[in-house]
Amino acid sequence: MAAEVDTALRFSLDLKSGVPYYKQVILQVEMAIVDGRLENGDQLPTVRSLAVALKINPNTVARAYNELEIRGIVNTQQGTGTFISNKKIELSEVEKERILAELTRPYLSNARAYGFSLEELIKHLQSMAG
Amino acid sequence: MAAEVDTALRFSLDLKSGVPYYKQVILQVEMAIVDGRLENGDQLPTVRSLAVALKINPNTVARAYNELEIRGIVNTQQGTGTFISNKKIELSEVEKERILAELTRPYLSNARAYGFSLEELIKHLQSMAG
DNA sequence: TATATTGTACTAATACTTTAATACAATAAG
DNA sequence: CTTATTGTATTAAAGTATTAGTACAATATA
Repeated sequence: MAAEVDTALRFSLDLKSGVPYYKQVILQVEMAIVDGRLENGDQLPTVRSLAVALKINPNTVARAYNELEIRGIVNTQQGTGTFISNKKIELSEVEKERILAELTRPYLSNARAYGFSLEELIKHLQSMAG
Repeated sequence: MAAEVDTALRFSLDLKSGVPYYKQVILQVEMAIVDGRLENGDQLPTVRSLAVALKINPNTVARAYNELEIRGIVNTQQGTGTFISNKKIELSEVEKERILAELTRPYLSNARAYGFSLEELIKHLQSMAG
């Protein structure tokens, strides 16, 4: 960790992690939503203020915000700011299926390579989730 | 789709998908494991034969096999070939449990982050495993 | 041992990704 | 209307990823 934002959001960048700055920003917005620091309608730090605070270029923040907008997580309006999207995001069934397949495929192939049976996996899943 | 392997595995590359060739190879090995076309101990196509069949460089196939080896999915030995790893016999029950937990934990947390329920995961696992 | 078969190492060309410098454009506030 | 505030577009530099050409090394087998 190195650069930190002096705000309730406490955004920060790990300069040595190798993770691109814009991806770190995306991740931190997502985490802030998950743990309630950001709610529907809340304004995010402005592109400039976050760029200054994190000591990176405004375009890098803007890129993060753009990706979040594409994912439907935020709404952006020039001159006004960037806000947590009010509408509830519903993934289409096709998108859900694709994501689920991408998550499950490597899990299943790894587990199979280790010799675990489907029954073992399901049993383990239930014990971890329950 | 364009280049296809004339084998039971039916590996093929989508040349226009933008997905790197070596990643497509990894994906197809994983899928072959998942649906049972490859089992523990089975030999994969040799680096050269798959490279010729897919009309790509041997190094590209080798890179895919290397990543699969790092993930513990295959074992490679020069002069012999590349095989689906059969770790089952080498692992103690305690080790198996630990590995299963390490495989399952990130899968479960990722899937939960996307909002998938345990029931959805199990249903999907069963459909993928056939 | 000789030879074929298997994976590996090194290098370079090309494309893509990431970030920043700088200037621009839309909206809000006075 | 003027000015401050907000996001956007263009371009370029630097790094990283991807792939192939070529030569090498380990193992199996006759």
